[in-house]
Amino acid sequence: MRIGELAQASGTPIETIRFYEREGLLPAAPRTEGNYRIYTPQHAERLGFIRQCRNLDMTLDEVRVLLRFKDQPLAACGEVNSLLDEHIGHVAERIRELRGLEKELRSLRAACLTPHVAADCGILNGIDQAGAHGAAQRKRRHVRGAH
Amino acid sequence: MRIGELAQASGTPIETIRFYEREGLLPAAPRTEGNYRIYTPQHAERLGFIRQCRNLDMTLDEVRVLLRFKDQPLAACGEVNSLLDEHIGHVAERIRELRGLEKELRSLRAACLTPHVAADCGILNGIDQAGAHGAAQRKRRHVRGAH
DNA sequence: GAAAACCCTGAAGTGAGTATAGAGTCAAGG
DNA sequence: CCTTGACTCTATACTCACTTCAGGGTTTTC
Ligand SMILES: [Zn+2]
Ligand SMILES: [Zn+2]
Ligand SMILES: [Zn+2]
Ligand SMILES: [Zn+2]
Repeated sequence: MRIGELAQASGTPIETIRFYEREGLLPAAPRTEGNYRIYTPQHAERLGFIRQCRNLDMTLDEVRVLLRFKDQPLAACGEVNSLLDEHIGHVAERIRELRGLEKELRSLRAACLTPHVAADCGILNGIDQAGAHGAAQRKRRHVRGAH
Repeated sequence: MRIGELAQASGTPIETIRFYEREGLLPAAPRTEGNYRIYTPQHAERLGFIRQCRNLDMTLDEVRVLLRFKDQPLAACGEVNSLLDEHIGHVAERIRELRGLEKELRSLRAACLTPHVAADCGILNGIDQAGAHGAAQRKRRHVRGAH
């Protein structure tokens, strides 16, 4: 199959497939005489695996580790288990943070129930004060935020 | 105060302060003879506001809107309220997604309780199948993920 | 007067793609 | 045979919110 067909079948944009090849997640596909990539069902399966991992919000580095095990079927899978445990931790921590955030945002929102003048807006003024009593600092994690 | 002192006082890296100036979130600071930026308490307050918004996981574009209202204290604050409502929606939606993700990851994890050979790993094989019965597709949002 | 600490600019890198531009390939219709 | 249109190719730039780096200049302190 050619790249467009694989894209269709897997629900992956063409550019993303080429990107995965550049990044070494997919092996370089063989080419036709006209320099078109051609894919086998094995390619499609591997791409499906990558996409499923991304749907589980893993980083490409995390995916790379799992692919290494797929490529070495005789290796012990202990590292797979611990990678998953860590990643579950990433997700759980992010949920905790976002819940705190949501609470803070809702109480901020309650400070301005009827619109008035910006200078007196309970939200705008509330954001100023929120910093005063020491809020949490943002950290860098890999499970994405809200936007 | 000079940039280092402002950085210290606000818990913001120096480079980030300069970045905010380039992006127009902070006004260009006046300079000393030696071309050093000098800041007033007003600058510090504005920076604190920006940082607080970032702690609430807003995008810089969302922050820009709020700053516009800070700069026009006589405007009606209705847009502030709706921006906050939308952003609360961003956060709430992301929490919902991550909860589903966590559940899926935990059930995947349960498929391999004792390590064995990669070819037989319930996790690696489970990821393959997860895609088969139609999992959720990732979307682009602004509240960051887990990593 | 020299070292240490501070500051400057401009450019490039991060992650995980997305979006162009400009060119080449291939099947079908006239 | 020629053209149209769908498909594909590479290379490059853009996204976001910074961070890091290279290569300098300034100020303070000993
Ligand atoms: Zn993770
Ligand atoms: Zn208000
Ligand atoms: Zn938002
Ligand atoms: Zn296993």
